[in-house]
Amino acid sequence: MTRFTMGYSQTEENYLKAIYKLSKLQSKGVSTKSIGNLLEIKSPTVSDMLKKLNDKKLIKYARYKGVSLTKEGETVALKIIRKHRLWETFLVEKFRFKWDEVHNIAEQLEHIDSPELVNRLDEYLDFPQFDPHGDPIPDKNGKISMRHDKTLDKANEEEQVVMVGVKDHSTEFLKYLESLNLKLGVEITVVKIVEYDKSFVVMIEDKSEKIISHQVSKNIIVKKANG
Amino acid sequence: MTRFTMGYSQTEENYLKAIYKLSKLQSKGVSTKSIGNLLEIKSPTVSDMLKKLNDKKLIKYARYKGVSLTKEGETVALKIIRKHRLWETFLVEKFRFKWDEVHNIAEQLEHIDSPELVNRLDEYLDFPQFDPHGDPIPDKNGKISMRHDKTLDKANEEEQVVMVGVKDHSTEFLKYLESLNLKLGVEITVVKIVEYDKSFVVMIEDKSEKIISHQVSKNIIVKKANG
DNA sequence: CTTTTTTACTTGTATAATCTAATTTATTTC
DNA sequence: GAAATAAATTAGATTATACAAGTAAAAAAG
Repeated sequence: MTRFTMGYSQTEENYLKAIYKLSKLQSKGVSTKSIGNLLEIKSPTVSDMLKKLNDKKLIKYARYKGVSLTKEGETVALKIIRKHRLWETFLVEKFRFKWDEVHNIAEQLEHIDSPELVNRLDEYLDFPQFDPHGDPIPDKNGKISMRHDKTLDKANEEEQVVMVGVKDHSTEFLKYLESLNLKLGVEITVVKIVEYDKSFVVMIEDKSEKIISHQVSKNIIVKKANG
Repeated sequence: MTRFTMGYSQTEENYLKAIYKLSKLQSKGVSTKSIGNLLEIKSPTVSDMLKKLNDKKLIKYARYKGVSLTKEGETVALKIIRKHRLWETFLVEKFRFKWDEVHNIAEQLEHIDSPELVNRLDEYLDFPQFDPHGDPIPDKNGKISMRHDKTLDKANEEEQVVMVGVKDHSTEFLKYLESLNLKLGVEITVVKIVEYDKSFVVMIEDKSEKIISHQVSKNIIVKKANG
């Protein structure tokens, strides 16, 4: 029953997380519409909330221009993201959920308000740096290691890479990768790039050959093998 | 973001849990006032909510009389209590929280809506029957073993008992017991009952003698030793 | 540089959960 | 059983979050 004094509502937290994620996709201010799309909420509702978040100094907001997070807003967003990714890691590693099953549950768990719980969770998992989808987990101080890995579509023929993350977190995409035996850590050799549709013929762990569409290749994050 | 279709709100769940608990304390219908006291909410608010829960057929409610849970209402209440007690067990056993630190966190975790998560949690803990305070955990089907153990104040001189639970879950009480070295499973021998104030002189695990006030003895649940 | 389209804002409405103040019903006391 | 007291309800407001419909501003197209 005890409500913690100076926290933010789940709704507010979800807005901040959405703004954080959208701001990483482009350098411009985040538009009202894109927030609405992501959260499946209509624009007028978003406008109202932006005013409120602006009053609380969590975002910088000028009407008809986009919004961006303030330092404080970013701190809050990173805390939520940290919790989300730690819980996802927990669910997969300890409770043996599949990587496509954890998002909705973590979406709820991320709003649990208890700094001590987060610390214990982090410790229990031995301070993981990446979640089950390869996304970096912000540390206690909100520091997050920005990835400069490329997506598979940028690889060249005969290049050897290792899959380290995904950009699409949807159940369908994750299940599809699973069916191709594409998991984090798998070594991928680009056998051929088909010019016609930019699809990739790849060899996985030197056993099976697979065809990966351009669309799919853009959502697989890889790093150089042995690099 | 995905909201689950036919769930109940956290507020509704809290009311149902409160009504369940209060109904176990007495055989009469639960009063509006007692609910308000427990949840720290004013009576008119409670009245409104009772109408709503009655419409949803979760409680039986006749105005100016008390309320009681319907079968459905009790099922929902028991699910919440199951989750609360499983999470408390988890926090103490896996994350090494103290028994007086887990209530508020579990109060939040109990509302996470994912039947599969509850199953995995139950399994991860190896299907515990009691939580860290000795309260019985309802099983998957909502079956809860009703305790017929007595409280320490009902014990006689020279009787040997084992502490199996507490009735007061407040931080202060739990910390106080901790300071006396009184934990679940501890064997207690009643050395003497002081007639004047009904306080108990007890011997714990055949080492130290302690004085326990009547007030405290009423909040310690015990069973016969070797029984 | 005007017109069209897109995006954002304003206004008004709705629901959930809460409150205070006033009224009604039930219970207790003499 | 009537008066006093306690409890519960109704009435009227408030806050947070959401919506739809209409208007205004900015961007894109011509």
